[in-house]
Amino acid sequence: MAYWLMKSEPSSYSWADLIRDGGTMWDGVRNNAARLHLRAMKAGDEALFYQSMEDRSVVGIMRITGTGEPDGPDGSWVKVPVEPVRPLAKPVTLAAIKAEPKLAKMELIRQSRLSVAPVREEEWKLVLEMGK
DNA sequence: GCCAACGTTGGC
DNA sequence: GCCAACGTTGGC
Repeated sequence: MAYWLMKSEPSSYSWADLIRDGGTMWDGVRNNAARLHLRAMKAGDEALFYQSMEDRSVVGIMRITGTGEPDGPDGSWVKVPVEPVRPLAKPVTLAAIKAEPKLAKMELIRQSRLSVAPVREEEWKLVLEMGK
């Protein structure tokens, strides 16, 4: 079981939208590194939901409910089905993540433009702890 | 095959 | 609104 972080601009699709829908197909990702990660996902993996731009916070936890499917006009991109697990009691801001030395190696920090990134188990646990 | 130009993302 | 980082495109 693997851990991930997936970004969305709340003005485009927010945590509230995900709760309202009860789950969604995470599609529209057009970046090769992100595609490789989407392809590596398996049902049961969990992902942090990060709201970029105006929020800049991790706000909840999602579960991957299936494997990647073809996306885009020629089917060469990848989409995965996700469902919400639970919100964090308090959002973990980007500023808080940057202020924590143990999280300095997170892909979120290292490559800020990557919209789908792996999360190490230690990082996962720490972010959840910070969100209590 | 290199690299400049351009477009997009996303933090500040 | 600005700009850095990164990806892509296209001329040569």
